[in-house]
Amino acid sequence: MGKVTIKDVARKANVSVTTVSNVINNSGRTSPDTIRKVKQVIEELQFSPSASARNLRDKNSHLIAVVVPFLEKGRLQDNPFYWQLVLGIEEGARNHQFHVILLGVDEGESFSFVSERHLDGLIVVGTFEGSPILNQILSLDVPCVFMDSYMSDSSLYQVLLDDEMGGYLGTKHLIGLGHQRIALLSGKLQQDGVNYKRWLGYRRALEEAGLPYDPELIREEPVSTVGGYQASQYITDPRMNITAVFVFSDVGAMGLIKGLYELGVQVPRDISIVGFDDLFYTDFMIPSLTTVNQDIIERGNITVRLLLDQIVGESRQQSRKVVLPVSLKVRQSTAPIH
Amino acid sequence: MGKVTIKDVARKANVSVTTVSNVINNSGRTSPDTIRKVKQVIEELQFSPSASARNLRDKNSHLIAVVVPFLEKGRLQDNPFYWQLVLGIEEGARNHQFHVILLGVDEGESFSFVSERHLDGLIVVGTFEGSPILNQILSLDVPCVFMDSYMSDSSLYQVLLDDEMGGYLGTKHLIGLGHQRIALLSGKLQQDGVNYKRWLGYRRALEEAGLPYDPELIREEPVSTVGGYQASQYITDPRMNITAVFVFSDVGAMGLIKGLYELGVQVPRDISIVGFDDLFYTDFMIPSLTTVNQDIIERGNITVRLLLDQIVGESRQQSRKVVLPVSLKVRQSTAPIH
DNA sequence: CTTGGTTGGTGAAACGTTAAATCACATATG
DNA sequence: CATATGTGATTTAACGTTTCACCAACCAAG
Repeated sequence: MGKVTIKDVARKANVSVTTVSNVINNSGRTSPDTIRKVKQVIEELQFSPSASARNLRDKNSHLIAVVVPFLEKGRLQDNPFYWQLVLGIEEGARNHQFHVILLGVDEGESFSFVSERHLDGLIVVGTFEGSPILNQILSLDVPCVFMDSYMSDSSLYQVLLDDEMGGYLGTKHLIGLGHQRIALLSGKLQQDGVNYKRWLGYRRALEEAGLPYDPELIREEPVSTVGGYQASQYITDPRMNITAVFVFSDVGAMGLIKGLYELGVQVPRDISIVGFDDLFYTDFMIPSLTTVNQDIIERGNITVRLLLDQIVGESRQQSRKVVLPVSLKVRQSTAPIH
Repeated sequence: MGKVTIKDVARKANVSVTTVSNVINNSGRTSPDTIRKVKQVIEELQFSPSASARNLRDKNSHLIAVVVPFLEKGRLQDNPFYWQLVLGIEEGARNHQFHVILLGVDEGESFSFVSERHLDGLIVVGTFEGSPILNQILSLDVPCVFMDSYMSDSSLYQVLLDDEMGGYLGTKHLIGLGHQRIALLSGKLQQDGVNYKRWLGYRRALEEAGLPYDPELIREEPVSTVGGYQASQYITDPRMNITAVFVFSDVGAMGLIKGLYELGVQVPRDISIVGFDDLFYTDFMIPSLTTVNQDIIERGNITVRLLLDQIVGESRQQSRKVVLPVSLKVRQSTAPIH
């Protein structure tokens, strides 16, 4: 019943444990004959080497963690974005014999598990410069890739979206349709956060078109489903004269459209809506959602590759900061102003 | 920079490593004075014990895995259900000092990592009796909890939904509204799968109401977004006379409603729709979706508790099979027949 | 004064692996 | 023939814990 160890293999194959080890890690020091014999026994005994023992010896775990701060209660579970992302990460990791451990962390929580478990790397989602969590993580001295967090420190590995361009494209599209009073459901405009960058793109598009920037049009409430839903009140305020809304998340856009619907406002006839993320269901909304596109799965893949480059050290010395392109998927939630 | 070990603590505190170990695991063999002293040093040195070393010695890892078979390509990423579930599991595990590793497995894949990593337990989602994956898992002899898989072997731990009741409630609701030709987008009716049970509930409701069962009304295509979307063709076939559809997943319902919408069929005026799962966005669909409710997060919590009971052995000897109740959330996608 | 128990502590082995150092032997080189 | 070169295997130590067996000191009881 006891697990079969490398010793058992050695004994049965009439060689030393080292030889077995060498065969396993094909170090090239072994004669073809012996290799065959050992492999044969390994097969028979169904031997698989203990990760703990290896970890102990090599001080690594072939384990990476995805760290997701519980920023706002409920924000996580309401956003399939993270799920798609994590799947992409898992896929990428698996291809390189790494496993992924999922970690929700609260504000005050300690990161002791990182050294306890000898985690080989961290993928940190959605933190920001100056965050207490960030400082803790940096002090850990473990390979990291930050996702969706603009860090000025260029020694940090980062995977970002071209958020500015996303903001620009969405806005430009609306402008092209004749809209002039374009509201923003931006979420908190954290300096150098993703929303901030998108906001910059929004401004650039306005400027380019010679349209005025009106701060009254910017709403920083959270871009969750309910957040979007509640914003409908403000958006339809007749004094605001809003004809289009750019929501910086698809879930928020969904909530908003619902809110508008209940108020008898039609999309896109009365108000055009642009979202952000291109979640799997945007095509199936009514109306389907015009949104800024990103391949989330692919993004997870790239992130994990960047992390593993650090870990296994074959840094292809691409830049440490990867900015992925975005594109606009035009669907039915936007229409020319009438 | 080398990690600080138990030896360092021992040296600095002028005691043996054994004593330090005893303090850490408060084994009660140590005098208050010594305890204080050692704890002090641990604090100073920021010592945290190596998980690998412990695992190696104790043959456990405080690690559980969530195993999600990649049944159909894309099925996973398109369903936020899994995300909510995994979050619930992670939350539950964290409360008990366990970590969760996420594992997508393909059909032919080996489960060697289970013994390699000394995983303490597995949560297996959506397999079924007779599945090759299942057989592999069972041969591993590791604590498991199966989710959404009806297993006749009563020695297995299972967490299920009252699927039959769900099917019954949804159908009854529709019948109560006057519908008689109720179609089913059921997904594959695998014997003893969740869909099968729901189907049983459907039949019971029909029977109770004295309505005939018409196999033509049952569609077994996959209940993904696209699956639902494509089904709209069949559903609207005038010869079928369908006035209501019960879709066994919310994502499928979303697709179907979209398909119907494009065909000019209005929900619920022309056709009533009932979904299943109560995903986070059902309230924000247009129309909002009547669906069978389950608290997914809570479900994850319960599952992990059942697993940990096995692992730490304090089996409160509740039954090994937990069936969670469902309820019907009536929203706007269902209406009386006119 | 011996015996025996309790209290607080230590030393050493073991968990399963890998890498560095070593060794035995055969073949090639001067 | 003696010495170098190489090949393929082995021995041993180390990774950081925990536990088992042991020990010293003290106190109580016979």
